[in-house]
Amino acid sequence: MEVVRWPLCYWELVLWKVFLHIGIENKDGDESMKPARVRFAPSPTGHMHLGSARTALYDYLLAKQTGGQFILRIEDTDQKRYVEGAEQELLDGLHWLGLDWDEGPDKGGAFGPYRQSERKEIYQQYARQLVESGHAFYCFCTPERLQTVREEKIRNKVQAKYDGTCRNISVEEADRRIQNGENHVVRFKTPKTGTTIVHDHLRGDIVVDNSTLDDYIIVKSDGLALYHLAAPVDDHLMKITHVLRGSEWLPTFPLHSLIHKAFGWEEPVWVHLSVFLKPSGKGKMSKREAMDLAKDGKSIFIKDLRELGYIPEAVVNWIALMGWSYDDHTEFFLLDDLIEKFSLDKLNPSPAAINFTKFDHFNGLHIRNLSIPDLTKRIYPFFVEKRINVDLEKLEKITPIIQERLQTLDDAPDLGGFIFDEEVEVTASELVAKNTTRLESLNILKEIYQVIKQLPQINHEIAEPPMRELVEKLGYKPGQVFGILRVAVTGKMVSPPLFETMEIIGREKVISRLQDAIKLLEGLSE
RNA sequence: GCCCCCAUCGUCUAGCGGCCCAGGACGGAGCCCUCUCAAGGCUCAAACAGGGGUUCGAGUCCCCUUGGGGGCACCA
Repeated sequence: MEVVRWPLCYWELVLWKVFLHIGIENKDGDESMKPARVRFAPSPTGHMHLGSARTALYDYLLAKQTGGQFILRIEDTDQKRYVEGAEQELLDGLHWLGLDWDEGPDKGGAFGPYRQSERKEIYQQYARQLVESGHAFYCFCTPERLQTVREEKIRNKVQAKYDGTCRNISVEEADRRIQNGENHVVRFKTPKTGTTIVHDHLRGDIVVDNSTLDDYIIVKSDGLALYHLAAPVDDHLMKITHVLRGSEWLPTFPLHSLIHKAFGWEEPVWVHLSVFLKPSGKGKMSKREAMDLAKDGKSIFIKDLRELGYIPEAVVNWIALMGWSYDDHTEFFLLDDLIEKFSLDKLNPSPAAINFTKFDHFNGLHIRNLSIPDLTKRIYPFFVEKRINVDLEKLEKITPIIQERLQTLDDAPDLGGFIFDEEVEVTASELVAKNTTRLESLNILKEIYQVIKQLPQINHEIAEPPMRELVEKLGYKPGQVFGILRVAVTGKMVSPPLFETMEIIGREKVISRLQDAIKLLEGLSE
């Protein structure tokens, strides 16, 4: 009797679960479809890389999915680190990836300016507000003194924090000293006791002991705000609903939350994305390592990827899947699919090693997904780059036969370039088929020539049947006969399918190349 | 050193307590197709870091250990 009881309980539980699940899903569905205002906020200090591209992608997807806005904001408060051309590279990279923004420095918008260096006064005003409300204070300590204090604390193995010298200087006194021209910064007055609870969408609540927090500087002595002040102020003013950023911001996350609270502002949804690790999985990629990748035809920089022959569709698909997934088997996504299917809830908080091999796979997949005219246009520049005398019309004929053989666009000239050559370079040894002698191969070659010469034109339908008959007649393996033909006509051991290739090369050239090959082998056999 | 985060095949990941002796993908091995190379199809090898709990039941929840990562600037 007892045994019969518990399965009943089990089914009861299942029913409960189903019931609850439906309830929860409905609630979530409504919540997530409110239009989101999401910002991508890079600093123009270097090349745009995969990590920032992914953040921008997720930003874009969330904005588009909810019918909200994708905002580009340039975080250039540190003029010392400004790199000429970096901003333009950012814009180019975003455009190339297809992530077009709704508001930004070049486009304007209702919440500008979108370059932080143009918002200096705004930050000063908000910093002052923080001082007056007792949430921040002016600090007159010299960098030299601070340095000494820090070093001593490190020596004593104590957390190297600000020692609080200026923490209790009154606003009046501070103003007097500022009036006298004393150098000063503004520091946030972090609570000394208690805990701060912040909520990350992927990690849930994070509880931090306030005693581990520092009185961070929020305005420098040159009057410019630091990220810690500028970002919260802008996010609030620009009505940002979701902040997606790298997990390197986790340690200062409590500070940012505290600043929002000090102003009495509602906080955005915070999402800290996992970092990308180098392919070995051992740590973040260093500048040096990033440079070294270029030698293998790999790179983490967006502008390089384009030159290496990767296509934006593949980049988007690949990086989308590093830290996000849709289900347990779907992996091929176009940008529009992602807009529809992306979800913050399916993000993965753990760090991900960059896998370039899989990137190649995605690139091949997306290249094969392209239409012939589209692919032709995209490979064209790579022929030009290799100084091959291309013409678009002829190129479009070989595109279909090399398409499934391309891993990157850069492979195209190697694979199809020979059709633009006047001459092919053939060596005698290449012309000798496997398991045949030079004389045998020469004989086969002559037989081939006889057959081809009879044909009014060369294409798959007309040329293949007689060639098959020849193979049969000669008693060699198809691979041997076709191999000789291949080398004679293309000068390569590896080529796209033979008959399609010969059709594009044209009867004239095929015949003359066969003659050349015969001469070459004859010359050697004497 | 201090603080924070993370932990499923080599790698990217599915898994939100029974559907899992753990599914997909890349890569690897093999086979099929085949004029070469691809593409495609099929098959195989390959993982829940360790230890404690909670529970009728744990990859899934909690704790510890270990490992990995990030951060400790008048950078972002």
